[in-house]
Formats: sequence, structure tokens, C-alpha cells
Amino acid sequence: MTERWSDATGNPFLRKLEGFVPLPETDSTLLLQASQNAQEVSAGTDLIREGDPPAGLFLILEGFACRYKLRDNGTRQIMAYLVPGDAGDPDVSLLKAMDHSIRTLSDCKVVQIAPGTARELLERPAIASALRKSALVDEATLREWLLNVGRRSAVERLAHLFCEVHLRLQAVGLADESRFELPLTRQDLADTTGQTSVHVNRALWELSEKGLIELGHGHLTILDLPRLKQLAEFKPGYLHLGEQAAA
Amino acid sequence: MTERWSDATGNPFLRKLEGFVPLPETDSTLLLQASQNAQEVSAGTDLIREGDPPAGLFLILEGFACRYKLRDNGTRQIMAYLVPGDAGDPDVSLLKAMDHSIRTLSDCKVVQIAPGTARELLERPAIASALRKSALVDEATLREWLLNVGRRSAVERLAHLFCEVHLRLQAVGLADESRFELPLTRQDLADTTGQTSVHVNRALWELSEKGLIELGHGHLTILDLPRLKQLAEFKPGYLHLGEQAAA
DNA sequence: CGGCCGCTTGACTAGTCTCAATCAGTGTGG
DNA sequence: CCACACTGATTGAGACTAGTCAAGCGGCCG
Repeated sequence: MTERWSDATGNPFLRKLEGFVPLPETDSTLLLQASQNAQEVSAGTDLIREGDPPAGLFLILEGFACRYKLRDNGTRQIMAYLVPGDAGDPDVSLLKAMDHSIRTLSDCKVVQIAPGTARELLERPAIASALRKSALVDEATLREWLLNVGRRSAVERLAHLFCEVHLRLQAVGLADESRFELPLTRQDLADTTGQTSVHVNRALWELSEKGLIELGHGHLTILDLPRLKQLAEFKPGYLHLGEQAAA
Repeated sequence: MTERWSDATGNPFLRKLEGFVPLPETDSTLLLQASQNAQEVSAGTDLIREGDPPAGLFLILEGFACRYKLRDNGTRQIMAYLVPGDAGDPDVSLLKAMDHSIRTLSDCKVVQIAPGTARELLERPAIASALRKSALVDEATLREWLLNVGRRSAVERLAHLFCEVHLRLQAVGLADESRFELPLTRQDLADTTGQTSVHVNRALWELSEKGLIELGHGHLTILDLPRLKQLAEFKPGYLHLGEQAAA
């Protein structure tokens, strides 16, 4: 079950960090070891809940998870997707209680790294630096989501979200030029983009109608990426991908 | 002009950090020194722009500033307020370019700390820890804003925003039980809450009508805080204020 | 005194939401 | 292998929130 994560290129977390900072052999070995004991977690289970004390470090190796908050009336807002290679809060442990929950949206493979081991990892400068950059990108992504929900139309929001997820999955080798797995319900998309599942559905229809995407069976196919990007006004700078390559 | 910032209680930045971590004498002296050369900046000037390389550390000593992004069509989304005591990005410097801009919303007093000095400050453990906590709170606040814009009605959004700003200003001694300076235009509020200035105006009227607030002459008076909080469903946990006191 | 910017208000429009019913896909027990 | 149950997707009609356009007002600055 875990052997797939033992080589560097197959491990999305390693791959992501390497995208920010080249890691010395020792560091990557350390990370691979830490990734060994992955847990299978089925869709819709909370990894941690609002109000809980922060617990070490989560790594998502497979599947989609999210950060979210609930209102008293039961409506949900999703604040971030955690896709393979993403980590749940290295240093929230500085604070006393989670201000939000984290839950799987699909079946996932998750590694939970105990606080002690996490500290150990963070003592390695390259890993610490890569994780910090990763956290900065997460924050920039959050800002982009706020712009998305605050200032874009229903159709634009979805288009933008798809462009972003496409790029993020490509970065860890989980999307090809035009197609990737997207195991989200309309309700998930609605809670992400601040809409109703009914309206999401109509917006998706509009995107198909225009020949931009095709969504079904848990997979998204982008039929016309340039036009999709243009519609979404998508500018990938905030993801800070390929900065290392550019340097 | 700067003597007001030379004592600990009068310096909002120091006051904020002390709220997270008790600072040793040496550290506070260092911070006070750094705060000496404050600049007066008039309303509506960009401190840094999207695309620029990050520049050290900004401290806001007086006035309101914000992080924001513009769409191609000129609409703006504000992603954060920087109020006295807040800092603009200690470690974004790890990345190559700002993904957003920072601009003053009112006349401000701002300290810009050069990257070198900033590094020096961050070498002090207490300061580093306080700044990291502060950054975590900023991120939590960003999440709350996303929930606000994504899942609350126009009136609720404003109510929630006012509750938050009230508490944040109280934390640095700039608000009393019910009143504080709020030098924002309807347009600023609209760009914050993802609405139109026209609609903000109507929502504000509704809040006055219900006897919850009074907004005028750059000051907000909260007439009925409990009801305002209830309407906004405001739960201040995410601000992690008074955690030290509670400990 | 005049001009400008921001606030206010009104009438109309458009984008989303709500409610509700139907349909499709999947998994289960018999 | 089939009927049933459940969850999620789809569609339609109608209601409502928020946006648009436009005009008038008011305070502040030069």
C-alpha cells in the first residue's frame, strides 16, 4: 500500500517541495520515511475539527480534502482544497485551537506526522524553507479565492477554480494537458464558490455549452484552455509555480 | 512626530505583539527603535504593488491600509485591513513577486523596516514567535472573510466586519466599548464585502434602522453590540486575542 | 464661489436563490 | 439477477437579493 510513495517522483509531497527548493538527499529520505505509514480515509471524514487543538502535520498523498467552516444554519464555506502534495498546517500548533475544520472530500490516503517528527523535519533548513514557501502560496491562493467569490460571476468563479486546480494537479503530475480527476459534487463546488448547487449546475452547463469543459464521472476535461483562462481572467502568478525553474 | 511611539503602551505594534508573547526588555527596545522613523503617507497611496519584489516589513502605526487586488475591468477586492499594530508581510520576501498590492485607505503613519533590519528582528525568538502567530491570525482572518463574502448576506457581512474591526482596534487601544474611528468610504466597504457601494449604503441604513449602529463623520458607533454580534453570528475565536491572558 | 468627490435615493434589471419534482447511478438485500 | 433505497444531478417556475444607471445633494478644498 505504501510502496508507491517510496520513490521521489511518485511522492507528490516530495515533488511539490522540490518545486520550491532543491532538497538534499538526506531530507528527501527523511520525508519518504515519514510518508511510509499512510492511512486510507474514506470520503467525508473530518481529519480535525474547529476548536480542536492543532495536531501535527497532515500530508495528503491521494484524493481531495478541504478546509471549511460551517455557519449555525448549516451552510458551509470551503476555504481551501488540499490536493496530493499539500500539507495541513505545519505551524498552526503555535495557536491553541483550530479556527476551521479539515475534511476529506473523496477517499484519501493521508499521512499524519506527529508533532515531534514534524519539529524534526522543520529543523532541516531546506524543508523548513520549502514548507514556508508552500504556506505563503496557500495564503496567496486564499486571497485569490476571496477575489473570486467577491468579484467574479458564477461562471467565472468556476472557470477560475478549474484553471487553478488544473495547474496545481499538473504540478504534482496528476493532470495532463487537458484532463484530470475531480471527485467533487456540485454541492462541494457550490460551497467553494459561494453559490447554490442548483446554480453551479447551470453555470457548468453554460461552460459545457460554450465548449470550454466537460465534467462527468468524476473527471474534468478542459476542451479549450485558452478560452477558459481568458473567461476566468486567470493569472497563475499567485501560485508561484516554476519559480525555481525560472531562477 | 515620533515621540508618541517611544513608550511601550502607546506603540500599537508593540502592544499587539505583547498580546501574543511577552517580550524581553531588549526586544521591545529594539522594536521601539525601529519604529522611530515613521513616514506620513496620505490616503490612497500604494505602499507596494502587485508584481513588485517584496520589500522588507511595513508597520502601520496610524490609519487604515489594506491588501487588495484589481480585476482587469477595474473592480477591486480588498483582502485585508491593516490597522495600527499590523505588519505587512514579514516573510513574503521568500517569494519573488507580490501577488497583491498594499495601499493606504486613510492618511497613515507607516514605518518601513529594511530587509536587513527585519532579519535582525526575526532572529530574536520572542519577536519571531509573536510575528508568526500574528501571521497565523491574519490567515485565519482571511478565511473568516471568505466565509463572510461567500456565505453571509449583505447586512450580515457588514455587521460581521464591524464586530471584527471593533475587537481588533480595542486590542490596540483604539476603540472604546462602543465607538471608534472608521475612515472608510462606502466604496471601500463594498470592495471589502464584495458588494456595490449603493447596496452597502442600503445595508448600512438597515443596520441604523434596527438601532444597531451609527456611521458618520468617519466614526462608527455600535449602539447594540450583543444584537450586532448575534446578527453577524460573530465568534471571535479566530482572532486568537487574549490567548496569552487566558494561559 | 465653483468644482469635485462621496453619499443618498429611485426605478428598473439581472443574477441567484428557493422550492419542488424528476431522473440517473450506485449499492444492498432478498 | 432484480427491486428498493439513497444520494447526487438536473430541470422548471417563481421570488428576492443585489446590481445598474442616473439624478440630486452636501460637504470640503482650492
